[in-house]
Amino acid sequence: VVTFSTLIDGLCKVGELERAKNLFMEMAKFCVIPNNFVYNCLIFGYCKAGNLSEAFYLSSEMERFSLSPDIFTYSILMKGLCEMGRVKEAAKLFNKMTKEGIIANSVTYNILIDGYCKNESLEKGLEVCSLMTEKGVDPNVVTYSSLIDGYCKEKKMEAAMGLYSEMVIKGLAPDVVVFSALIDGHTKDGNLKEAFRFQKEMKETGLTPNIFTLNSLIDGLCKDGRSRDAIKLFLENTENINGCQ
RNA sequence: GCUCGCAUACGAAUUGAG
Repeated sequence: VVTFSTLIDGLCKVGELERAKNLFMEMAKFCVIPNNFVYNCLIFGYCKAGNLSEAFYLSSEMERFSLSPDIFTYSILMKGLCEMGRVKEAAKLFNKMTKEGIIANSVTYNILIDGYCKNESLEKGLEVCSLMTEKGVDPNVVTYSSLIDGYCKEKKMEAAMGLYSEMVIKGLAPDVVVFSALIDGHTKDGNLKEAFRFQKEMKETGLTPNIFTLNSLIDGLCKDGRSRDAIKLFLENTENINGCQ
């Protein structure tokens, strides 16, 4: 089963759903019984391809092997719904999961929070954040980066900075994603100075600028008519871009 | 038969229109 799921997972991740599904069928010929793992890989593949009906169908089909959706299955389906802008349904699914006695973990909460921030409102995201804290699940770097990015996208930089300080005070180490959200937010807010200050701060914590942070800054410089500075920045950092997608 | 291990889920940028 591990062999099959590794292969199926790989195929799903690169979007080769037909082949993944065929391999899934092949399992029976080898008398290999599918488990949650294999189903989750397939469900992930269909969600990523935007085929939610097939994903949900598979999740219901699991019971033929006396399997039932687990926390991975629910998280994957919730993420799929959020990607389609269907956060309300994701929240319903979250409740269904809880009713079935599955305890949500940080990933599950983070998916909902990110979904709310991107599709509904930051307030809802913050609500879920309080909820998770109440339930004894600690917000982590991903939680914060979703919320911070939410504020940045709305150009509410003071609020974003507030969350940034909050996480630092809590002892959570901001990673390159958090910095990237802040750098991009400040750039798009027209505050390149502050964006560069964060790039500096990021370097000081030992993190390296990557394709995301550099694109934000380069784009900001270009749109500010400072293409020479943009080129300079690019040339100074070519080694940080190598090997990135 | 039991226990354990190996494979699955969350956050950031760039891409004007026809």
